[in-house]
Amino acid sequence: MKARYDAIYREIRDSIEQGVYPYQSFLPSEAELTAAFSCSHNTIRRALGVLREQGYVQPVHGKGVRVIYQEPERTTFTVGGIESFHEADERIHLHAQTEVVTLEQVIATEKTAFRTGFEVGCELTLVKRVRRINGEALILDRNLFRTSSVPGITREVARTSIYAYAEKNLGVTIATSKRAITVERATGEDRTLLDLGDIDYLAVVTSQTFDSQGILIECTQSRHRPDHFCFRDTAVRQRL
Amino acid sequence: MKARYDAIYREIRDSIEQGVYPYQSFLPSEAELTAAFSCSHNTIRRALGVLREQGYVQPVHGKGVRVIYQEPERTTFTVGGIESFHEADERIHLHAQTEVVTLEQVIATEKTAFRTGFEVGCELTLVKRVRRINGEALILDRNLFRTSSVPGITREVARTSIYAYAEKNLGVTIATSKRAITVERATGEDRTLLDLGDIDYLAVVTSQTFDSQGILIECTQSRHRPDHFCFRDTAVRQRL
DNA sequence: GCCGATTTGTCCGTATGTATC
DNA sequence: CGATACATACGGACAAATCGG
Repeated sequence: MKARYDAIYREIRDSIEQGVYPYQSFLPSEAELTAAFSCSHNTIRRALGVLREQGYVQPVHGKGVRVIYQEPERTTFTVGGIESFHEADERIHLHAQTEVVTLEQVIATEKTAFRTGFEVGCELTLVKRVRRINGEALILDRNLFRTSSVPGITREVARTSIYAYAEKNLGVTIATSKRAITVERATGEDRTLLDLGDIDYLAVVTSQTFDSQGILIECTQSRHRPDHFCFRDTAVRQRL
Repeated sequence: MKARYDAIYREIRDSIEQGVYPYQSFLPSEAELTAAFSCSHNTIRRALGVLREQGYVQPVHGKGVRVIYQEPERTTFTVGGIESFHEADERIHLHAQTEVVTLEQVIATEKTAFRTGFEVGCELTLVKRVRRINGEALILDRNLFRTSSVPGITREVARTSIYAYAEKNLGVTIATSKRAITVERATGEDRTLLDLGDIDYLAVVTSQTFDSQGILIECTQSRHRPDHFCFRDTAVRQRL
């Protein structure tokens, strides 16, 4: 991302995370920031808009921009934003391993089309994977990729990162993801593939992913053992 | 909200929801929209930015703005955005009742301060409520309000809507909410107050709410019976 | 493969409105 | 009331991606 506002957003965000602007303090005024970054008022406002949307600041009309960021505890596996499992692994090195259970080509039936949003008859690649963290099988992922958008998925690709493969080798850009989180009773398959012990409920993240063309390229169901699941999010009620 | 871009956002959003611009179709070009709404290019872009952020459209560089909205099924109680239980009830009339279990003044101890983000010694109003839908006790809410920000909460206020009371009677504006979703084992209290049957896990939404001044005014833990819980969300990876 | 028309993406400078102090 | 600071909007310019001829 080489956009000016994005670079400014990152710089201020990093300053906040490093404690330069502590919780409840005010950022320098927009005029000062405009001078400091030698850019226009609009560009600063855009950067501030992203900071607000991401839960870092709360602009107060006529007063200033207050920091509302606090250090999160990062003990469990945290979802939020669009991030592949592999990326999350690298970010907070949880000695993770992936086992590919299934990799096959399927055709979207009426039923799966309704459930996933793909068109009937569409060629799909079904991938089923178990994620192990410190040896424990905690997550069961079931992905359906549009084969025409993400062709040539091998077991080796599935074992590392399909997202990285799609973005780097195929030039596909992941843009938007719609998700739903529910809690479901464990099935026999969950019980077989995951280390559940006496746990009989799972956190389930069901998502649709669109590329930069607005084409649905993936549907995923990610089934998590609850004791390692945490989803974080910032919502805004009042538009600025 | 009297902002121009917000009115335009709502109008286009409603058109999309009503099927004027169906899934996978393109909106009129920015130039056409600018003419249609007789406003500036920037204002249209801002409205489109909100539509994108909310998961309605995916702008495609050099091509157009593609609609990616699809009608959601709305069978279960859906969270997402900042909405009070009372508002959700009115939106999708689920014959809901609220029972106030506890209403008392407390002082933030070291432990609750750490857990909630309030300052030690801060005066708080503790509210514990059970939400019944069609007679079944499905949700247990435990709220902590900053008493100085939201004073005078009565059992009657708690039975209807504290948010409405705060916004209408006290002039407090709810602005930002940070949330975490986890799955936890049911406690004895859950079992006593909710209709759980043989269910032993709950979906738990823990949130911090800030007002338009960036002051933390509320911490809530909302414990849901899993079969009526669904959280929806749209995430964006590629900034426009 | 190149060029030009169309369309989205970024940035600037400026003006005006409104809330806070 | 005036100074400061955020909020909205306009108009213009140029860059970058797409598509058709």
